[in-house]
Amino acid sequence: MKIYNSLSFKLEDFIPINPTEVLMYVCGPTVYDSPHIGHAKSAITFDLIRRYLEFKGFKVKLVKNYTDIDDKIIKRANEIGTDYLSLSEQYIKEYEDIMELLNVKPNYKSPKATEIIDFMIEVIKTLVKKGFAYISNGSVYFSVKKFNNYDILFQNIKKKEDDEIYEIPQEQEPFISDKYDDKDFVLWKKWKEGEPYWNSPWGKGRPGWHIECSCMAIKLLGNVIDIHGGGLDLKSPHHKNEIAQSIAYTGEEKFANYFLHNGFVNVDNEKMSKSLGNFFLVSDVLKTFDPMVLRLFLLSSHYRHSVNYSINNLRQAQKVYKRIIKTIQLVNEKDPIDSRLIEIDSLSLEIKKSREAIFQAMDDDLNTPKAIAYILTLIKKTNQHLLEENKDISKEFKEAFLSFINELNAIFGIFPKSLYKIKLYASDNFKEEDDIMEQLLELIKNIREELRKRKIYDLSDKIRDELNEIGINLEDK
RNA sequence: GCACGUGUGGCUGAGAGGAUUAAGCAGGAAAAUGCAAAUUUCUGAAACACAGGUUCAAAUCCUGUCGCGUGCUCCA
Repeated sequence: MKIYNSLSFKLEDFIPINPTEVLMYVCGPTVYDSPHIGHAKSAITFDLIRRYLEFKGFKVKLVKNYTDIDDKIIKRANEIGTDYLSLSEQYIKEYEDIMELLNVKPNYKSPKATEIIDFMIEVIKTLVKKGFAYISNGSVYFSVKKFNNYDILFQNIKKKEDDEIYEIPQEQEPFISDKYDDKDFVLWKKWKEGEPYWNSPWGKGRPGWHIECSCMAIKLLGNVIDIHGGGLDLKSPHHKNEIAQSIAYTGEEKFANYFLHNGFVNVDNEKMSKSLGNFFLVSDVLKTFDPMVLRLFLLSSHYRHSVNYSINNLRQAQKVYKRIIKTIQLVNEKDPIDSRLIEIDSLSLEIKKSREAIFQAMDDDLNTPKAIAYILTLIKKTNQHLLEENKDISKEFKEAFLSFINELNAIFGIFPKSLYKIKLYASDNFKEEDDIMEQLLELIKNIREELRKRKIYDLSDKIRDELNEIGINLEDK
Protein backbone atom coordinates (compact mmCIF):
# COMPACT_ATOMS: atom_id res chain seq x y z
CA MET A 1 0.00 0.00 0.00
CA LYS A 2 1.29 3.42 -0.94
CA ILE A 3 0.54 6.65 0.83
CA TYR A 4 1.67 10.19 0.24
CA ASN A 5 4.04 11.37 2.91
CA SER A 6 4.07 15.12 3.42
CA LEU A 7 7.55 14.86 4.88
CA SER A 8 9.10 13.49 1.73
CA PHE A 9 6.67 14.86 -0.86
CA LYS A 10 6.44 11.37 -2.27
CA LEU A 11 4.26 8.34 -2.42
CA GLU A 12 5.81 5.78 -0.13
CA ASP A 13 5.13 2.19 0.73
CA PHE A 14 3.47 2.05 4.06
CA ILE A 15 5.49 0.00 6.50
CA PRO A 16 4.62 0.31 10.17
CA ILE A 17 7.20 0.08 12.93
CA ASN A 18 5.47 -2.94 14.33
CA PRO A 19 4.29 -5.28 11.57
CA THR A 20 0.92 -5.93 13.15
CA GLU A 21 0.06 -2.63 14.72
CA VAL A 22 -0.29 0.94 13.48
CA LEU A 23 0.19 3.90 15.79
CA MET A 24 -1.76 6.83 14.52
CA TYR A 25 -2.28 10.29 15.88
CA VAL A 26 -4.65 12.86 14.42
CA CYS A 27 -5.04 16.48 15.46
CA GLY A 28 -8.57 16.98 16.62
CA PRO A 29 -10.64 20.11 16.93
CA THR A 30 -10.47 23.04 19.27
CA VAL A 31 -13.85 22.73 20.84
CA TYR A 32 -15.28 26.23 20.95
CA ASP A 33 -17.95 25.84 18.31
CA SER A 34 -20.05 23.27 16.46
CA PRO A 35 -18.27 21.11 13.91
CA HIS A 36 -18.44 22.25 10.29
CA ILE A 37 -17.99 20.27 7.09
CA GLY A 38 -14.25 20.79 7.22
CA HIS A 39 -14.04 18.95 10.51
CA ALA A 40 -16.11 16.20 8.98
CA LYS A 41 -13.76 15.88 6.04
CA SER A 42 -10.75 15.53 8.28
CA ALA A 43 -12.44 13.06 10.58
CA ILE A 44 -13.73 10.97 7.70
CA THR A 45 -10.38 11.01 5.93
CA PHE A 46 -8.57 9.52 8.87
CA ASP A 47 -11.43 7.21 9.66
CA LEU A 48 -11.12 5.89 6.13
CA ILE A 49 -7.38 5.34 6.50
CA ARG A 50 -7.90 3.65 9.82
CA ARG A 51 -10.62 1.42 8.44
CA TYR A 52 -8.58 0.47 5.43
CA LEU A 53 -5.58 -0.39 7.55
CA GLU A 54 -7.80 -2.47 9.78
CA PHE A 55 -9.21 -4.16 6.75
CA LYS A 56 -5.65 -4.98 5.73
CA GLY A 57 -5.25 -6.74 9.04
CA PHE A 58 -3.46 -4.18 11.16
CA LYS A 59 -4.50 -3.35 14.63
CA VAL A 60 -4.84 0.42 14.60
CA LYS A 61 -4.41 2.55 17.67
CA LEU A 62 -5.86 5.91 16.76
CA VAL A 63 -5.56 8.82 19.14
CA LYS A 64 -7.35 12.06 18.41
CA ASN A 65 -7.26 14.91 20.86
CA TYR A 66 -9.58 17.68 21.94
CA THR A 67 -8.05 21.07 22.57
CA ASP A 68 -10.20 22.11 25.46
CA ILE A 69 -8.20 25.04 26.72
CA ASP A 70 -7.10 27.90 24.51
CA ASP A 71 -7.63 31.59 23.79
CA LYS A 72 -10.69 31.10 21.66
CA ILE A 73 -12.39 28.87 24.17
CA ILE A 74 -11.80 31.33 26.98
CA LYS A 75 -13.00 34.18 24.82
CA ARG A 76 -16.12 32.34 23.76
CA ALA A 77 -16.90 31.22 27.28
CA ASN A 78 -16.62 34.80 28.51
CA GLU A 79 -18.87 36.00 25.73
CA ILE A 80 -21.68 33.69 26.63
CA GLY A 81 -21.07 33.87 30.35
CA THR A 82 -19.97 30.36 31.09
CA ASP A 83 -16.69 28.71 32.03
CA TYR A 84 -14.26 27.13 29.62
CA LEU A 85 -14.91 23.65 30.94
CA SER A 86 -18.64 23.50 30.38
CA LEU A 87 -18.21 25.15 27.01
CA SER A 88 -15.67 22.63 25.83
CA GLU A 89 -17.65 19.75 27.26
CA GLN A 90 -20.72 20.84 25.40
CA TYR A 91 -18.88 20.98 22.10
CA ILE A 92 -17.05 17.72 22.69
CA LYS A 93 -20.41 16.09 23.19
CA GLU A 94 -21.71 17.63 20.01
CA TYR A 95 -18.61 16.60 18.08
CA GLU A 96 -18.91 13.04 19.29
CA ASP A 97 -22.60 12.84 18.46
CA ILE A 98 -21.93 14.04 14.96
CA MET A 99 -19.01 11.68 14.48
CA GLU A 100 -21.25 8.83 15.46
CA LEU A 101 -23.87 9.91 12.94
CA LEU A 102 -21.18 10.11 10.29
CA ASN A 103 -20.15 6.58 11.12
CA VAL A 104 -16.67 7.60 12.29
CA LYS A 105 -15.34 4.80 14.44
CA PRO A 106 -14.49 5.62 18.04
CA ASN A 107 -10.86 6.36 18.76
CA TYR A 108 -8.53 4.25 20.80
CA LYS A 109 -8.13 7.30 23.03
CA SER A 110 -9.57 10.81 22.86
CA PRO A 111 -7.53 12.80 25.36
CA LYS A 112 -8.26 16.34 26.38
CA ALA A 113 -5.49 18.85 26.80
CA THR A 114 -6.49 19.63 30.36
CA GLU A 115 -6.15 15.99 31.35
CA ILE A 116 -2.44 15.83 30.75
CA ILE A 117 -1.19 19.14 32.09
CA ASP A 118 1.19 17.36 34.45
CA PHE A 119 2.87 15.50 31.65
CA MET A 120 3.09 18.64 29.55
CA ILE A 121 4.85 20.38 32.41
CA GLU A 122 7.28 17.47 32.65
CA VAL A 123 8.04 17.68 28.95
CA ILE A 124 8.46 21.44 29.05
CA LYS A 125 10.81 21.11 32.01
CA THR A 126 12.92 18.68 30.05
CA LEU A 127 12.95 20.96 27.03
CA VAL A 128 14.19 23.80 29.19
CA LYS A 129 16.77 21.56 30.79
CA LYS A 130 18.00 20.39 27.41
CA GLY A 131 18.34 23.97 26.27
CA PHE A 132 15.64 23.93 23.62
CA ALA A 133 13.35 26.24 25.51
CA TYR A 134 13.73 29.38 27.55
CA ILE A 135 11.75 31.14 30.20
CA SER A 136 10.77 34.67 29.49
CA ASN A 137 8.54 36.88 31.55
CA GLY A 138 6.72 33.97 33.17
CA SER A 139 6.15 32.09 29.91
CA VAL A 140 8.19 29.34 28.33
CA TYR A 141 9.12 29.42 24.66
CA PHE A 142 10.61 26.88 22.33
CA SER A 143 13.57 28.23 20.44
CA VAL A 144 13.18 27.06 16.87
CA LYS A 145 16.76 27.95 16.02
CA LYS A 146 17.92 25.29 18.45
CA PHE A 147 16.33 22.73 16.22
CA ASN A 148 18.47 22.80 13.15
CA ASN A 149 16.11 21.29 10.62
CA TYR A 150 13.21 23.51 11.57
CA ASP A 151 13.23 25.63 8.44
CA ILE A 152 13.22 22.75 6.02
CA LEU A 153 10.37 20.77 7.56
CA PHE A 154 7.61 20.36 4.99
CA GLN A 155 9.61 22.50 2.62
CA ASN A 156 10.82 20.63 -0.37
CA ILE A 157 14.28 22.15 -0.18
CA LYS A 158 17.76 20.99 0.67
CA LYS A 159 19.18 21.21 4.11
CA LYS A 160 21.65 23.97 4.68
CA GLU A 161 25.22 22.89 5.28
CA ASP A 162 26.25 25.37 7.92
CA ASP A 163 25.49 23.65 11.18
CA GLU A 164 26.32 26.49 13.46
CA ILE A 165 25.28 25.95 17.00
CA TYR A 166 22.82 28.55 18.03
CA GLU A 167 22.81 29.90 21.54
CA ILE A 168 19.77 31.57 23.00
CA PRO A 169 20.96 35.04 24.00
CA GLN A 170 19.44 34.80 27.44
CA GLU A 171 21.47 37.65 28.89
CA GLN A 172 19.84 40.06 26.52
CA GLU A 173 16.28 41.24 26.66
CA PRO A 174 13.94 39.33 24.34
CA PHE A 175 13.29 41.51 21.34
CA ILE A 176 10.02 40.28 19.84
CA SER A 177 7.41 40.59 22.55
CA ASP A 178 8.81 38.03 24.98
CA LYS A 179 10.63 36.01 22.34
CA TYR A 180 14.12 35.90 20.88
CA ASP A 181 12.87 34.87 17.50
CA ASP A 182 9.70 35.61 15.68
CA LYS A 183 9.07 31.92 15.05
CA ASP A 184 9.61 30.77 18.61
CA PHE A 185 6.39 29.44 19.99
CA VAL A 186 4.94 29.34 23.44
CA LEU A 187 5.01 26.11 25.44
CA TRP A 188 3.67 27.57 28.62
CA LYS A 189 1.60 30.70 28.70
CA LYS A 190 1.74 33.03 31.66
CA TRP A 191 -1.49 33.52 33.54
CA LYS A 192 -3.60 36.59 32.91
CA GLU A 193 -6.26 37.99 35.21
CA GLY A 194 -9.61 36.29 34.63
CA GLU A 195 -8.23 33.20 32.97
CA PRO A 196 -8.10 29.64 34.24
CA TYR A 197 -4.67 28.53 35.35
CA TRP A 198 -2.55 25.62 36.53
CA ASN A 199 0.43 25.83 38.80
CA SER A 200 3.81 25.16 37.30
CA PRO A 201 7.48 25.68 38.10
CA TRP A 202 7.17 28.96 36.16
CA GLY A 203 4.16 30.18 38.05
CA LYS A 204 0.48 30.15 37.20
CA GLY A 205 -0.35 29.60 33.58
CA ARG A 206 -1.61 27.24 30.94
CA PRO A 207 -0.10 25.20 28.14
CA GLY A 208 0.44 26.51 24.62
CA TRP A 209 -1.36 24.89 21.78
CA HIS A 210 1.36 22.85 20.09
CA ILE A 211 2.73 21.01 23.08
CA GLU A 212 -0.40 18.99 23.80
CA CYS A 213 -0.29 16.95 20.61
CA SER A 214 3.31 15.92 21.13
CA CYS A 215 2.63 14.97 24.71
CA MET A 216 -0.45 12.95 23.95
CA ALA A 217 1.17 11.09 21.10
CA ILE A 218 4.26 10.31 23.15
CA LYS A 219 2.35 9.38 26.25
CA LEU A 220 -0.36 7.27 24.67
CA LEU A 221 1.43 5.83 21.64
CA GLY A 222 5.17 6.15 22.09
CA ASN A 223 8.19 8.21 21.16
CA VAL A 224 7.93 7.41 17.48
CA ILE A 225 4.60 6.82 15.80
CA ASP A 226 3.64 5.59 12.36
CA ILE A 227 1.13 8.08 11.09
CA HIS A 228 0.43 11.62 12.10
CA GLY A 229 -2.55 13.25 10.47
CA GLY A 230 -4.41 16.50 10.34
CA GLY A 231 -5.72 19.16 8.03
CA LEU A 232 -3.44 20.76 5.49
CA ASP A 233 -3.63 23.99 7.43
CA LEU A 234 -1.89 22.38 10.37
CA LYS A 235 1.26 21.59 8.44
CA SER A 236 2.84 24.81 9.39
CA PRO A 237 3.43 25.86 12.00
CA HIS A 238 1.59 23.32 14.13
CA HIS A 239 3.11 20.12 12.83
CA LYS A 240 6.49 21.73 12.37
CA ASN A 241 6.43 22.72 15.98
CA GLU A 242 5.26 19.32 17.06
CA ILE A 243 8.11 17.64 15.26
CA ALA A 244 10.67 20.05 16.67
CA GLN A 245 9.60 19.78 20.27
CA SER A 246 8.96 16.05 20.16
CA ILE A 247 12.33 15.18 18.74
CA ALA A 248 13.98 17.66 21.05
CA TYR A 249 12.31 15.89 23.94
CA THR A 250 12.69 12.24 22.94
CA GLY A 251 16.04 12.48 21.23
CA GLU A 252 14.75 10.15 18.54
CA GLU A 253 15.43 10.74 14.89
CA LYS A 254 11.80 11.05 14.03
CA PHE A 255 8.48 11.85 15.58
CA ALA A 256 6.20 10.25 13.00
CA ASN A 257 7.26 8.26 9.98
CA TYR A 258 4.38 9.43 7.84
CA PHE A 259 2.64 12.75 7.93
CA LEU A 260 -0.71 12.79 6.15
CA HIS A 261 -2.70 15.91 5.42
CA ASN A 262 -6.23 16.15 4.18
CA GLY A 263 -7.35 18.82 1.72
CA PHE A 264 -9.96 21.43 2.42
CA VAL A 265 -13.61 21.81 1.91
CA ASN A 266 -14.07 24.84 -0.28
CA VAL A 267 -17.02 27.09 -0.81
CA ASP A 268 -16.91 28.94 -4.12
CA ASN A 269 -13.33 27.78 -4.48
CA GLU A 270 -12.29 29.30 -1.21
CA LYS A 271 -11.34 27.41 1.88
CA MET A 272 -14.18 26.90 4.31
CA SER A 273 -13.00 28.25 7.60
CA LYS A 274 -14.05 29.82 10.80
CA SER A 275 -12.05 32.94 10.15
CA LEU A 276 -13.64 33.54 6.76
CA GLY A 277 -17.08 32.85 8.15
CA ASN A 278 -18.08 30.83 5.09
CA PHE A 279 -18.59 27.60 6.94
CA PHE A 280 -21.51 25.23 7.02
CA LEU A 281 -22.27 23.26 10.12
CA VAL A 282 -22.57 19.52 9.84
CA SER A 283 -25.72 19.65 11.89
CA ASP A 284 -27.34 21.99 9.37
CA VAL A 285 -26.44 19.82 6.43
CA LEU A 286 -27.82 16.78 8.21
CA LYS A 287 -31.18 18.47 8.42
CA THR A 288 -31.66 17.83 4.73
CA PHE A 289 -29.19 15.09 3.92
CA ASP A 290 -28.55 11.65 5.25
CA PRO A 291 -25.20 11.50 7.07
CA MET A 292 -24.18 8.71 4.73
CA VAL A 293 -24.76 11.02 1.79
CA LEU A 294 -22.46 13.58 3.34
CA ARG A 295 -19.90 10.87 3.93
CA LEU A 296 -20.13 9.65 0.37
CA PHE A 297 -19.89 13.22 -0.86
CA LEU A 298 -16.68 13.78 1.08
CA LEU A 299 -15.23 10.48 -0.10
CA SER A 300 -16.09 11.18 -3.70
CA SER A 301 -13.06 13.40 -4.01
CA HIS A 302 -9.56 12.38 -3.05
CA TYR A 303 -8.64 13.01 0.56
CA ARG A 304 -5.68 15.23 -0.32
CA HIS A 305 -7.66 17.31 -2.76
CA SER A 306 -10.13 19.96 -1.90
CA VAL A 307 -13.79 19.31 -2.33
CA ASN A 308 -16.21 21.99 -3.31
CA TYR A 309 -19.21 22.21 -1.08
CA SER A 310 -22.54 23.01 -2.69
CA ILE A 311 -26.10 21.81 -2.41
CA ASN A 312 -25.92 20.68 -5.98
CA ASN A 313 -22.90 18.49 -5.34
CA LEU A 314 -24.55 17.01 -2.30
CA ARG A 315 -27.60 16.20 -4.39
CA GLN A 316 -25.35 14.43 -6.82
CA ALA A 317 -23.93 12.35 -4.01
CA GLN A 318 -27.44 11.65 -2.83
CA LYS A 319 -28.42 10.27 -6.21
CA VAL A 320 -25.37 8.07 -6.34
CA TYR A 321 -26.03 6.88 -2.85
CA LYS A 322 -29.63 5.97 -3.56
CA ARG A 323 -28.58 4.19 -6.67
CA ILE A 324 -26.23 1.96 -4.73
CA ILE A 325 -28.67 1.31 -1.90
CA LYS A 326 -31.43 0.46 -4.28
CA THR A 327 -29.42 -2.22 -6.00
CA ILE A 328 -28.35 -3.71 -2.71
CA GLN A 329 -31.96 -3.94 -1.69
CA LEU A 330 -32.85 -5.46 -4.98
CA VAL A 331 -30.28 -8.19 -4.62
CA ASN A 332 -31.21 -8.71 -1.03
CA GLU A 333 -34.85 -9.23 -1.84
CA LYS A 334 -34.31 -11.46 -4.81
CA ASP A 335 -34.56 -15.20 -4.27
CA PRO A 336 -31.59 -16.99 -5.75
CA ILE A 337 -31.94 -20.15 -7.73
CA ASP A 338 -29.84 -23.27 -7.79
CA SER A 339 -26.58 -22.27 -9.39
CA ARG A 340 -26.46 -25.42 -11.48
CA LEU A 341 -29.24 -23.92 -13.55
CA ILE A 342 -27.07 -20.98 -14.50
CA GLU A 343 -24.57 -21.75 -17.19
CA ILE A 344 -21.96 -19.08 -16.72
CA ASP A 345 -22.22 -16.90 -13.68
CA SER A 346 -20.84 -13.77 -15.26
CA LEU A 347 -22.09 -11.60 -12.45
CA SER A 348 -20.01 -13.40 -9.86
CA LEU A 349 -17.03 -12.73 -12.07
CA GLU A 350 -17.88 -9.04 -12.05
CA ILE A 351 -17.61 -9.01 -8.29
CA LYS A 352 -14.15 -10.50 -8.45
CA LYS A 353 -13.10 -7.88 -10.96
CA SER A 354 -14.50 -5.01 -8.93
CA ARG A 355 -12.92 -6.27 -5.76
CA GLU A 356 -9.49 -6.36 -7.30
CA ALA A 357 -9.89 -2.99 -8.96
CA ILE A 358 -11.19 -1.34 -5.84
CA PHE A 359 -8.45 -2.63 -3.60
CA GLN A 360 -5.88 -1.63 -6.13
CA ALA A 361 -7.29 1.89 -6.17
CA MET A 362 -7.31 2.02 -2.40
CA ASP A 363 -3.75 0.77 -2.21
CA ASP A 364 -2.79 3.74 -4.30
CA ASP A 365 -2.99 6.43 -1.66
CA LEU A 366 -6.65 5.79 -0.90
CA ASN A 367 -8.06 6.67 -4.28
CA THR A 368 -11.69 6.77 -3.25
CA PRO A 369 -13.07 8.52 -6.35
CA LYS A 370 -11.74 5.69 -8.45
CA ALA A 371 -12.97 3.07 -6.05
CA ILE A 372 -16.44 4.55 -6.03
CA ALA A 373 -16.46 4.56 -9.81
CA TYR A 374 -15.78 0.83 -9.76
CA ILE A 375 -18.56 0.28 -7.27
CA LEU A 376 -20.91 2.08 -9.62
CA THR A 377 -19.78 -0.03 -12.52
CA LEU A 378 -20.64 -3.15 -10.57
CA ILE A 379 -23.99 -1.64 -9.63
CA LYS A 380 -24.72 -0.95 -13.24
CA LYS A 381 -23.81 -4.47 -14.32
CA THR A 382 -26.01 -5.86 -11.59
CA ASN A 383 -28.91 -3.63 -12.52
CA GLN A 384 -28.60 -4.65 -16.14
CA HIS A 385 -28.77 -8.27 -15.17
CA LEU A 386 -31.59 -7.91 -12.73
CA LEU A 387 -33.75 -5.25 -14.26
CA GLU A 388 -33.06 -5.13 -17.92
CA GLU A 389 -32.59 -8.78 -18.66
CA ASN A 390 -34.68 -9.86 -15.74
CA LYS A 391 -32.43 -12.82 -15.11
CA ASP A 392 -32.11 -15.00 -12.08
CA ILE A 393 -29.20 -14.81 -9.73
CA SER A 394 -27.28 -17.67 -8.27
CA LYS A 395 -26.98 -18.35 -4.60
CA GLU A 396 -23.24 -17.86 -4.93
CA PHE A 397 -23.71 -14.47 -6.47
CA LYS A 398 -26.10 -13.30 -3.83
CA GLU A 399 -23.80 -14.37 -1.05
CA ALA A 400 -20.71 -12.97 -2.72
CA PHE A 401 -22.44 -9.70 -3.49
CA LEU A 402 -23.73 -9.14 0.00
CA SER A 403 -20.48 -10.10 1.62
CA PHE A 404 -18.67 -7.77 -0.77
CA ILE A 405 -20.99 -4.98 0.29
CA ASN A 406 -20.11 -5.75 3.87
CA GLU A 407 -16.44 -5.51 3.03
CA LEU A 408 -17.02 -2.20 1.32
CA ASN A 409 -18.94 -1.02 4.29
CA ALA A 410 -16.09 -1.94 6.59
CA ILE A 411 -13.77 0.22 4.51
CA PHE A 412 -15.92 3.13 3.45
CA GLY A 413 -18.49 3.05 6.19
CA ILE A 414 -21.13 4.45 3.88
CA PHE A 415 -23.93 2.08 4.54
CA PRO A 416 -26.14 2.51 7.56
CA LYS A 417 -26.51 -0.25 10.07
CA SER A 418 -30.10 -0.76 9.18
CA LEU A 419 -29.19 -1.18 5.56
CA TYR A 420 -31.41 -4.10 4.84
CA LYS A 421 -34.33 -2.57 6.60
CA ILE A 422 -34.46 0.79 4.95
CA LYS A 423 -37.90 1.54 3.74
CA LEU A 424 -38.05 3.32 0.48
CA TYR A 425 -40.60 5.84 1.56
CA ALA A 426 -38.42 7.13 4.34
CA SER A 427 -35.01 6.68 2.83
CA ASP A 428 -34.49 10.41 2.67
CA ASN A 429 -35.15 10.94 6.27
CA PHE A 430 -32.25 9.93 8.40
CA LYS A 431 -33.92 10.79 11.66
CA GLU A 432 -35.43 7.90 13.38
CA GLU A 433 -39.08 8.59 13.32
CA ASP A 434 -41.22 8.40 16.36
CA ASP A 435 -43.51 5.44 16.56
CA ILE A 436 -46.51 7.60 15.90
CA MET A 437 -44.83 9.10 12.87
CA GLU A 438 -44.03 5.62 11.67
CA GLN A 439 -47.60 4.47 12.04
CA LEU A 440 -48.91 7.59 10.43
CA LEU A 441 -46.77 7.07 7.39
CA GLU A 442 -47.86 3.50 7.19
CA LEU A 443 -51.46 4.64 7.31
CA ILE A 444 -51.01 7.21 4.58
CA LYS A 445 -49.17 4.67 2.50
CA ASN A 446 -52.00 2.16 2.83
CA ILE A 447 -54.63 4.70 1.94
CA ARG A 448 -52.68 5.62 -1.15
CA GLU A 449 -52.42 2.01 -2.17
CA GLU A 450 -56.14 1.68 -1.81
CA LEU A 451 -56.74 4.80 -3.89
CA ARG A 452 -54.45 3.51 -6.57
CA LYS A 453 -56.23 0.22 -6.66
CA ARG A 454 -59.46 2.04 -7.21
CA LYS A 455 -57.71 4.15 -9.86
CA ILE A 456 -58.35 7.41 -8.08
CA TYR A 457 -55.05 8.67 -9.34
CA ASP A 458 -55.50 12.40 -8.96
CA LEU A 459 -55.85 12.03 -5.23
CA SER A 460 -53.08 9.47 -4.79
CA ASP A 461 -50.70 11.62 -6.83
CA LYS A 462 -51.59 14.64 -4.78
CA ILE A 463 -50.66 12.80 -1.62
CA ARG A 464 -47.38 11.67 -3.15
CA ASP A 465 -46.49 15.13 -4.41
CA GLU A 466 -47.24 16.83 -1.16
CA LEU A 467 -45.33 14.28 0.84
CA ASN A 468 -42.41 14.83 -1.49
CA GLU A 469 -42.60 18.52 -0.79
CA ILE A 470 -42.15 18.00 2.91
CA GLY A 471 -39.21 15.75 2.24
CA ILE A 472 -40.73 12.31 2.36
CA ASN A 473 -40.08 10.51 -0.85
CA LEU A 474 -42.71 8.08 -1.88
CA GLU A 475 -41.97 5.90 -4.83
CA ASP A 476 -44.31 3.42 -6.45
CA LYS A 477 -42.94 0.14 -7.58
C1' G B 1 7.91 37.25 -2.52
C1' C B 2 9.03 32.04 -0.91
C1' A B 3 6.83 27.10 -0.50
C1' C B 4 3.19 23.43 -1.69
C1' G B 5 -0.77 22.00 -4.67
C1' U B 6 -4.00 22.47 -8.84
C1' G B 7 -6.06 23.58 -13.99
C1' U B 8 -9.75 17.25 -18.14
C1' G B 9 -16.97 18.14 -21.44
C1' G B 10 -22.56 22.31 -18.41
C1' C B 11 -21.06 20.14 -13.31
C1' U B 12 -18.47 16.31 -10.00
C1' G B 13 -14.25 13.50 -10.97
C1' A B 14 -10.65 9.14 -12.83
C1' G B 15 -6.58 8.38 -16.17
C1' A B 16 0.20 9.93 -15.27
C1' G B 17 3.73 8.01 -22.10
C1' G B 18 0.81 4.29 -26.61
C1' A B 19 -5.55 1.41 -29.28
C1' U B 20 -12.27 4.94 -29.32
C1' U B 21 -9.76 9.81 -22.53
C1' A B 22 -13.37 6.07 -17.09
C1' A B 23 -17.63 6.62 -13.84
C1' G B 24 -21.56 9.67 -12.00
C1' C B 25 -24.81 14.13 -12.17
C1' A B 26 -27.42 17.43 -15.27
C1' G B 27 -29.44 17.90 -20.88
C1' G B 28 -31.77 15.10 -25.36
C1' A B 29 -34.21 10.44 -27.35
C1' A B 30 -36.26 5.49 -26.58
C1' A B 31 -38.19 0.93 -23.71
C1' A B 32 -41.38 -0.38 -19.62
C1' U B 33 -45.37 2.07 -16.51
C1' G B 34 -52.15 4.88 -15.03
C1' C B 35 -48.87 9.30 -14.24
C1' A B 36 -44.34 10.59 -11.66
C1' A B 37 -39.94 8.53 -9.54
C1' A B 38 -36.52 4.74 -9.93
C1' U B 39 -34.26 1.44 -13.92
C1' U B 40 -32.02 0.19 -18.61
C1' U B 41 -30.46 1.53 -23.73
C1' C B 42 -28.77 5.24 -27.16
C1' U B 43 -26.89 10.26 -27.40
C1' G B 44 -24.36 15.60 -27.54
C1' A B 45 -20.42 21.25 -33.74
C1' A B 46 -15.11 18.95 -31.77
C1' A B 47 -13.37 18.42 -22.65
C1' C B 48 -7.24 17.39 -21.33
C1' A B 49 -5.34 26.17 -19.34
C1' C B 50 -1.68 28.26 -22.99
C1' A B 51 3.18 28.17 -25.58
C1' G B 52 7.48 25.61 -26.55
C1' G B 53 10.48 21.04 -25.96
C1' U B 54 11.79 15.56 -25.28
C1' U B 55 9.70 11.11 -27.94
C1' C B 56 8.05 6.89 -33.33
C1' A B 57 4.07 8.35 -29.68
C1' A B 58 2.24 13.23 -24.48
C1' A B 59 -3.74 14.84 -21.06
C1' U B 60 0.39 12.03 -18.97
C1' C B 61 7.58 13.80 -18.84
C1' C B 62 10.56 18.76 -19.12
C1' U B 63 10.71 24.29 -19.52
C1' G B 64 8.14 28.77 -19.51
C1' U B 65 3.53 31.62 -19.16
C1' C B 66 -1.26 32.41 -17.26
C1' G B 67 -5.38 31.25 -13.88
C1' C B 68 -6.95 29.30 -9.16
C1' G B 69 -6.23 27.51 -4.06
C1' U B 70 -3.52 27.02 0.46
C1' G B 71 0.58 27.87 3.92
C1' C B 72 4.33 31.49 5.56
C1' U B 73 -0.64 34.54 11.17
C1' C B 74 -5.67 31.35 14.89
C1' C B 75 -8.08 27.40 11.73
C1' A B 76 -9.56 20.30 10.08
